[in-house]
Amino acid sequence: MSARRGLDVSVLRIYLFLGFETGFGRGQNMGTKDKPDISALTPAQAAAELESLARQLSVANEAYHTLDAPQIDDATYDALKSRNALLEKMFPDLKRPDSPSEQVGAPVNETFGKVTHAVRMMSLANAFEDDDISEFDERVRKYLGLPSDAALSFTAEPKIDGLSLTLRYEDGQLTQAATRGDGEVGEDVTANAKTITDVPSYLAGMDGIVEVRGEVYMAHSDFAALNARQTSENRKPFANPRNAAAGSLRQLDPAITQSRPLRFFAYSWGELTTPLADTQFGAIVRLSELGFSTNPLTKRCSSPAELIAHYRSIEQQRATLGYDIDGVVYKLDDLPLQTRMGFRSTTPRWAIAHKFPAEKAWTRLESIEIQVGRTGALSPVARLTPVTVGGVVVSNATLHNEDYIAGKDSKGSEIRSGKDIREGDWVQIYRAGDVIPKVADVDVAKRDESALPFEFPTHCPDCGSDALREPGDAVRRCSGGMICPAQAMERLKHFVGRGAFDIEGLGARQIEQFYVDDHLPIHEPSQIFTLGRRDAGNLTKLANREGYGAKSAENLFTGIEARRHIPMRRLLFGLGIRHVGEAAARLIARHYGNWSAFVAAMDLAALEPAFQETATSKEVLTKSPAFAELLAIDGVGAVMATSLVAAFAQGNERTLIDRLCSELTIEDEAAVDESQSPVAGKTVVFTGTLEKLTRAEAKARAEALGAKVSGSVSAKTNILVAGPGAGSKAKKAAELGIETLDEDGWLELIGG
DNA sequence: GTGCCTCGAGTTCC
DNA sequence: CTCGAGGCAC
Repeated sequence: MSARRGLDVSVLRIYLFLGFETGFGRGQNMGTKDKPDISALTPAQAAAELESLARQLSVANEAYHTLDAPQIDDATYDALKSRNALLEKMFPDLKRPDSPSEQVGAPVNETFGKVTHAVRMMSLANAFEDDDISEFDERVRKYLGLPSDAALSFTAEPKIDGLSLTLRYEDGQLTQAATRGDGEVGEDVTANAKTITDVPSYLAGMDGIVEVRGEVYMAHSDFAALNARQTSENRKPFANPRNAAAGSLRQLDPAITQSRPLRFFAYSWGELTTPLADTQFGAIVRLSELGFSTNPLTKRCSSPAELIAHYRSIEQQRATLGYDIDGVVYKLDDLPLQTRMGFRSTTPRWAIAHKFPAEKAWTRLESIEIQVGRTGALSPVARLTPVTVGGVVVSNATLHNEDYIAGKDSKGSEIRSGKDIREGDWVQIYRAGDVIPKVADVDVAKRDESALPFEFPTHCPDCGSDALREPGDAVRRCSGGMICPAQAMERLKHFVGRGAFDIEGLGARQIEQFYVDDHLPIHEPSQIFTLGRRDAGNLTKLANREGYGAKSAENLFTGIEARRHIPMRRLLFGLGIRHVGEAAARLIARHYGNWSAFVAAMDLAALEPAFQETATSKEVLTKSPAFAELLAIDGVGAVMATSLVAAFAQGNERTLIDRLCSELTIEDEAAVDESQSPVAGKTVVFTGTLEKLTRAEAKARAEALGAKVSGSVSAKTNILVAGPGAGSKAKKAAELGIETLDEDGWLELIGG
């Protein structure tokens, strides 16, 4: 949407924007400000502008991928590239060797090497209320099977607002430093980390691997001095210490990092040849002995009450600490117990971050806009007069749905004391979880007398179809389905997204362009794979298009071809069927194994009277064999099953799917690799009393090894683990001839 | 039927 | 990151 409309206006905006923000683009471009008439440019002017554009785009590219630089919106970026392409067309001789048109988008951090973490860098679950802390304590006890009066210690330490860094030492020598990245893969910043004085380059007497983790941050005083320097050197000051630290660590030239006053607190570790200690607190002490800075406010506490008391104490000292913190982290002190508890998908079970109340700011709500999502959901978004909240400029805030605007939550109870939100209102904004901007409060006294309650649209703003709300559903949805352009485009974006087809060179921005392209349109997924054929017979080839060069066009086609072979689960997820996400797609693909078997099953199910009567009760569906197979998959229920079958029933959507599949080679889903663990793919039932593990623990471990844990014994059960006191289940297992183990036998099988 | 827990969907800013 | 919905265990 952003690009092809109104080039003139956009270009005008760029010059104002970039000229102001970066100090670039002033002077030589002023002549083009009113109306950039290219034919009137002299070659010298054009060359100067091309040079300027190359610089601006390189700044923009960098800004897009680093946290410290100013932000440039997509429309501006697109317009910059268009202007560049236009100039290059008019003055081909002046095309620069570093021409921005030779690159599609920005190179993804090509400048830093990637590092795959030996041990994943997790994030933390959050808590906001005191009650959450007692609940955390209870959860830990329950998981470990400890009575509520058993002694249990936790550590409490300030949560530093910086960026996490992991330092790898081999035989005492610092060999690698990496940022967190997505937790799996980070960036190699070794040279930069070595310039930080708090980071020891050698650890005496530490043979083998020692991986120390902690937070890089900038103290308030250093930040103020740095910003003074930035200003005096005519550079843009940093918005906050966190951004300054992030920007400083990610400098290409280590000499610049060295000149920046970065500090480091160690608080955790990754891979270790030998353990540091047997408690969290002990490990911190050990890290301090090894020469690391550790936070002096780290304390061992023996009850939730003591944790909260320490939280209050830290909160009171917050302003005088000299560095930014955004909460207090609690960790289970006993390390063997930490190991027993393990991890959820992205967070450890044995730690929690108690966050300080979010910063809030008042601003004006200029308008309410309705966005249409891929499932047709109409989502209201508040356009705000930009305001700084917690060091970041916020100009949009989510309004969830029509009830939220009206002052009610999903259960019908009041939020914001029942105050509704109207266009023009003064609203208080906070960033939930320090990220998502939301409306905390409305100042009704300041409301204009003529302001009317917001009328939520009953029709799709994009295609005009009825927007309907199912009973009991919080969202209103466009009923246009396949005919709604907004939905179609969002579905395409989902299709090329991560976890689905993930096509290199074809992201959301490119989808928006191709969607409105007259010569090479992409309106449905199959057209992505016919793009190459269509381009071949096209006079206005992609390679000659604005924003593309021969090389970038070729790269795009290579990216598309690479995905013509696609794993079944990616295809299933990419189709964007309601209720079928990444996890469900994987489960289903794994169950059916190959695409034709799956589609045959869907066809069969669509013929079932139970489906044609649109009955969705599980009881009715389970009676039909075709549905029974779907519903037998762990994690698939009646809603998901009907949604799937409906998508594959003959009709427009199915035609689209078939057209797509005819372009693809769909890879069968490999059965669970049973060689990796002795219980992979097996169904296990636990019964009786377990003495060495709790139920939750046993289940989590078995699942981690690829087993499915069930509650009752059936013909599908492979292994029964029976502790003392096992009754009917053991008997039934014996009758069915199922392998039965005691707890020790089980532990032996899975290797401890 | 109720209460967890996980997943899906939507959103913002970088 | 959060909320709601779906799935499942109790």
